Amino acid sequence: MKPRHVHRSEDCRAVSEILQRVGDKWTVLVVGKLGAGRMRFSELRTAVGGISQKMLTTTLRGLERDGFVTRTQYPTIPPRVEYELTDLGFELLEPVHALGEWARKNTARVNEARQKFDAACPEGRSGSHF
Amino acid sequence: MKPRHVHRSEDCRAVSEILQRVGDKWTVLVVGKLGAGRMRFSELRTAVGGISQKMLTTTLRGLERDGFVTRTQYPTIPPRVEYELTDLGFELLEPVHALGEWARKNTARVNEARQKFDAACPEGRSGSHF
DNA sequence: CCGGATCCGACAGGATACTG
DNA sequence: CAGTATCCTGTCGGATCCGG
Repeated sequence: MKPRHVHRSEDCRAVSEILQRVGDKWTVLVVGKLGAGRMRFSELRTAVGGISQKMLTTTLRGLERDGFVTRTQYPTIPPRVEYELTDLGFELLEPVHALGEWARKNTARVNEARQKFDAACPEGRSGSHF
Repeated sequence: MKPRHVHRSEDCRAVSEILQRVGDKWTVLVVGKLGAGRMRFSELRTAVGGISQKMLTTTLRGLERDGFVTRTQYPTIPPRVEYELTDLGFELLEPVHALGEWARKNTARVNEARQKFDAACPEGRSGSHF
């Protein structure tokens, strides 16, 4: 476990910012689904599941703003809007997938530690409530 | 850019959860600093910079709960508490660093896209606000 | 020195109703 | 079908005071 020289503070800030950007409730889910190919709004909505149209719109706006997805609107009746990952979006997907792999492999360990901590905590330090 | 078969929904959820876990304002900063070695509370506080003691405490509690750091308390006067990354914490650091590298390389592109979008947006679709 | 308790503002995000 | 506007809630995060 080498110390591997520490990054500078500004870099950490950058990490933190991108993490907060991507770390909201729906962004990665949407990007993940979009990774399979271009989709239209409702398609995406049902694919993700459990997301409100407001949040889907908000999320997609943000992703569009940051250049992760493109929005293509067909002026037909009824309207048809399709979203697609940009190259930048695909590139983002890679480190996210890496983190995803980590998550798949280690959620069990995390949950284990969590249960252990929760079992030891109530009487441990914060002896409040039930 | 191969399609690389899509992951199952549950996996995406796992990614989303770990991302939300790590995606708060201070977690990665703290973990990053702790990557350099064990530190005591105030040391960490000044190292991170700009964090309130409440948030540092909260963040560390969460990290301890999930098994990412260990908390060692020396019953001296004045009290001395040290925090150190666990193996799990170090392992988490790797994919996070990967994302960090991505962030360092691409924040410029994101900001560029953002400015372009913001310049085109006001008259574009949401002609609201002040 | 460490961190718990409390109050408070800001914002994320859900439900619903309405428009083109 | 896609999106906006409004309301309402819970949570995040900061400031401050207090205790061991």
